[in-house]
Amino acid sequence: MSQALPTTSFALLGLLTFGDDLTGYELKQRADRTLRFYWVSPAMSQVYTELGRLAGLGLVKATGDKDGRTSRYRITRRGRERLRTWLSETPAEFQTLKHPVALRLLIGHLVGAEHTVAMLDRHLAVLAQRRQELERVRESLVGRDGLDQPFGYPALVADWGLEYFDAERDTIHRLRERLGEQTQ
Amino acid sequence: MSQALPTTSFALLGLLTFGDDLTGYELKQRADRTLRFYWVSPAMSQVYTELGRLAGLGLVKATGDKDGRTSRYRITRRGRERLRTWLSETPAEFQTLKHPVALRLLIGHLVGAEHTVAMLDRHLAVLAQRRQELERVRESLVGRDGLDQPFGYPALVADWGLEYFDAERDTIHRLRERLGEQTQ
DNA sequence: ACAGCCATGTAACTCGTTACATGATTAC
DNA sequence: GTAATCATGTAACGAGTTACATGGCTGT
Repeated sequence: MSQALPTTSFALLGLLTFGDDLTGYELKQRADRTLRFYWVSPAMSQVYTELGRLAGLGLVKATGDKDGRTSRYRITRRGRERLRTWLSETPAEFQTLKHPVALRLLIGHLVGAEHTVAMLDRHLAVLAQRRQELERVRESLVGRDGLDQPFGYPALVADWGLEYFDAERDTIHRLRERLGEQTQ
Repeated sequence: MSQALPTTSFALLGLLTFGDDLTGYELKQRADRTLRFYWVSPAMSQVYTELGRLAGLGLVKATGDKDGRTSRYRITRRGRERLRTWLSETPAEFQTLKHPVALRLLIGHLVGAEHTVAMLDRHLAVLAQRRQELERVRESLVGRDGLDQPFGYPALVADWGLEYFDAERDTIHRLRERLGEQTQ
């Protein structure tokens, strides 16, 4: 009965619960806008592979577009049920953070404080960029972000992401200070 | 010249730069204490595989223990050089966060606010646990955590981690409030 | 005409995991 | 004696990536 699926399958399936049918290509775009910030945005090729698997399991079905070339995917009643079961019967795992900057900071003694501060500064710049990207996503939800509206929950997640970026920025500033004292 | 290595190789190599030689088993333990919080702690089997590869490249060398059965690994001069080059010549990638709770929150509309609040509460409990584990690690560094001391940089990373956990706790509390209004 | 985007898919490969196998040493 | 921990390794597998291949449609 319902063999295990990787979390990414549920993630993609979840992106199909917002009331519209998507092509593989569009699904990838939606993943790039949302999933990317707190999961992964799977490669194009994997999106198609995953859609094939989900279709095979009857969790989505292809609704051939008029033109026939491209097909859109719609979540089935069974797919929705499967998602609901996953949500309510399996405990959420703890997050995994793969943070190259933290990893490099750990061995900062190999290159010294000055070099490490420079790395943190570069990271702050990238962080600001990412924050702006997410900010744009968040703005696009304004007006549809009530909890009774389709994008209420996505809005919560986006706000979470923004606070995460802000907190990291503040923390890095403090680390930078501590390292700076060393440099002078 | 020096083919690409996965980041995890550099991570393990980096754990050998703190002045002691470790067995594969001990290396795994160190990874569990530190790496785990902002990278991954590789499986035991992968630690041995990785040590084999690093030894093959001359980046670590096995210093056979007296008894002969177990061997300790020491980073070589070349290994140190390789790490330094990696730090200074390749830009740090942006972090990847795989956050099942955020993912589930995204599709909270499938199960409703009440169920979602319960999930956040469970997450807060786990978060507190993890924080405590990291706190213990941090405490074990006290006294050796000056920036001129061997564990100065690891201490910075641990403090970063603690602030990250605290910030997430605060954010979740706010999300919980917003969802709570809905529930009443 | 050409660039860029829309659209789909296969093949080869790497990373990393779990399962399995083995055996010594230490603590109770 | 027996359970837990120390210690090392192989094999099978899965998830996900990059590279490759193909072709239509749209705007300039």
